[in-house]
Amino acid sequence: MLYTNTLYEISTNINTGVEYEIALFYQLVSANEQQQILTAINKRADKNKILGIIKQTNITPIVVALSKRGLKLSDATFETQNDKVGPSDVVMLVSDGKKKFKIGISVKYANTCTLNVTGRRFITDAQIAELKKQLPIYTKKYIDEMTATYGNVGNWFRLRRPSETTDAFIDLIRDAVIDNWSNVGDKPTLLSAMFHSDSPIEFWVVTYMSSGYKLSTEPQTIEVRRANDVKVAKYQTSYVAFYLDNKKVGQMQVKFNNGFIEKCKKKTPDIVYEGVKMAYGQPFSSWNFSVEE
DNA sequence: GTTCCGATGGGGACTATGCC
DNA sequence: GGCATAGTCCCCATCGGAAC
Repeated sequence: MLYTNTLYEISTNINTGVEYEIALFYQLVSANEQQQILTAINKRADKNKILGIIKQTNITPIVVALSKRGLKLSDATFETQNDKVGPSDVVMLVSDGKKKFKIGISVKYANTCTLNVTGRRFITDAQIAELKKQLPIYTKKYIDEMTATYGNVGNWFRLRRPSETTDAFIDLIRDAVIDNWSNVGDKPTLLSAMFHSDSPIEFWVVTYMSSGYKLSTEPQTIEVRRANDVKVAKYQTSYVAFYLDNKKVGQMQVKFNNGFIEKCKKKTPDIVYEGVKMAYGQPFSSWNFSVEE
């Protein structure tokens, strides 16, 4: 079913990953609607990419998964950016022969992150202030390390080079998270958001890869009423993992949003190094949360 | 020895809100 | 209004070990 703005959304939305949502949606609707959607797709600069994804999208696994539960697909809606349906980007209308109901699909491409969460949910303003105080020092260390390892700034700026300085700073943040975990209030609400237990409708996850996609009909979740039993610990270099009954149930990558040092959009750069204007990074604003597969 | 591929952690862009 | 920071969507380059 097309909402009044669906075709407009399809021809104009440029969010990253929307191509996959459009392609899957196309495959889930009637031939008549497919024609209209095709016209909308043709207005896009990336239309060829989307047509390619449509070709590689076979919905048989979805239909089979529905049929295993005695369900038939009857329609679908395009829900990109619609928080009212939870994490779903496309919603299937399905029928069990008597009644119809909705099952959503969250569409992803080659990544497992289910939510970006701000660090303020985990650490206090005082902890953040303390860490921020140290950021300029670590930024200088970062520049020194990168320069010593890779040479001119042009060789390393924004080129995804791992760094010991990043690891060290992230570690300070992880220490803060772990120190503060017992003080975090309303864990049920927090965990519920992280695991999408608060989704108003059931949802599946379709993760596209270089070829085809993987369908998960039972996204991992936890019993939210047990949120206060969840424990945290460091995991690998940059993660904080969440454990329930000693079983790892999820992990959160503590990370800078757009890099340790940002491209400078500010009028007055925090740093100018070898002529490149830079701003301090944002280490608290966009941590990656993934559920354990 | 080279290619493949999954894990890891580094990144982009946009919107909302705050502040002068 | 204009600039800055914070928050929320999201993706993928790199690397090292497995597969060939």
